[in-house]
Amino acid sequence: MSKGEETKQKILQQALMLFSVKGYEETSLKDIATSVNIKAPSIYAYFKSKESLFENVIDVVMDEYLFFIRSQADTDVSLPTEKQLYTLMDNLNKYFYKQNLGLFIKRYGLVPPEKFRDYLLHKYNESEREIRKLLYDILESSSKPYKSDLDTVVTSFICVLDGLFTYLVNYSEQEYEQRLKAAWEVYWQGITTS
Amino acid sequence: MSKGEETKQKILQQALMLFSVKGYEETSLKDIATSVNIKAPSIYAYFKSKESLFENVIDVVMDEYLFFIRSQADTDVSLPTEKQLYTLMDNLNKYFYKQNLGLFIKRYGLVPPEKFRDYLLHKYNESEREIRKLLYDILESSSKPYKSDLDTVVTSFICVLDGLFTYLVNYSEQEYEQRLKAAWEVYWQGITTS
DNA sequence: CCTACCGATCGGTAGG
DNA sequence: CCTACCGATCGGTAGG
Repeated sequence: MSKGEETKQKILQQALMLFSVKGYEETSLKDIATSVNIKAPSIYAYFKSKESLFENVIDVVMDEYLFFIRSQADTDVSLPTEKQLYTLMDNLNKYFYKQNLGLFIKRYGLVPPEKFRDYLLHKYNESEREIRKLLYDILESSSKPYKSDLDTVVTSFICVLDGLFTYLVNYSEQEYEQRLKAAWEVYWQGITTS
Repeated sequence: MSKGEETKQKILQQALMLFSVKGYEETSLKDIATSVNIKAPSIYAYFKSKESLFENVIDVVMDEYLFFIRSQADTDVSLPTEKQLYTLMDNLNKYFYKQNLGLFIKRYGLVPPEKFRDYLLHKYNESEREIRKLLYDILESSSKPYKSDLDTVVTSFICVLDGLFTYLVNYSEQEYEQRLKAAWEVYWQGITTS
């Protein structure tokens, strides 16, 4: 990687961190530059505007997220369905707790700024579709009968996932664990015939 | 109401609207003043700073929300438990779809700005506690047996509620209705013995 | 409730 | 990648 490319990547990483923690308007180009040890105008050697930089960060975050979601397709199909579904839900949430990506997606996916609204929601919907695909794969390869039709089972899963997502950052990982446990217990009882 | 008090209320209302739609940093005092037909410095006749104005808006929003939550305690106890719980979930969400309050709570409750973080989360937790109280009241006065213990049933309800909350503004009310239907079906099946 | 005004900071450009 | 610089806008104050 060339020196210039290296700097560009550093800018993207620091911008991701600052945009996630402080927000778009609250983060100045000077903030970003300082954390990369360059001067603010130098950023324009790599990005044509603050907006453009932000859009690049969106791509980094969402591409990485989509890659992670798709990597979850490798779960062991011999495992019981419950285990597969639970692991998926937990992994998706754990992913958010581990890095700034989760905070970024929460901040800009849930309340997208006007300027980037369409772009963000498009990416956000794409990730939901990918998760739905994973769910259909798991559910269809299972012989278990479900109390509700597949669409309902899947949509409901997404809703619980989004609910847990809400607790990111505001609550400790321990509090999250408790809520996951409760939500999962009811969800699983709700879709299976006992 | 005196002329001055009237203006103060107008400022609070417009500030609520703009802070909800655009965000704290993206809303200037000039924006607020213009929409109230006064000049920006005049705001200082009523509030000592932008931060102070914002805190006042927080109080308006959360007090109104708490009042609404408590008003939900008046549901007809003779109705079946399912109906009572469903109505509560739907009413809480409908409340958000009706006014800017929902957008405000979503924006600042889910990703609170550093400066107001503690204050906002405190108010937010208070509202969750009030909702939990309503749930315990409904569940305890019911003779129905539940598959999980009360804490689990309640926490899970909150999680579904928060999931649906997530769809506010990003999705149409119709899309919300579909997701509510799916989430509710599974939730209800999950807590009751069939 | 207004006019006049302030220092600080913002995103961005020119030119190297 | 930097220095020097720009116009615009910000929250806020003085004094009425």
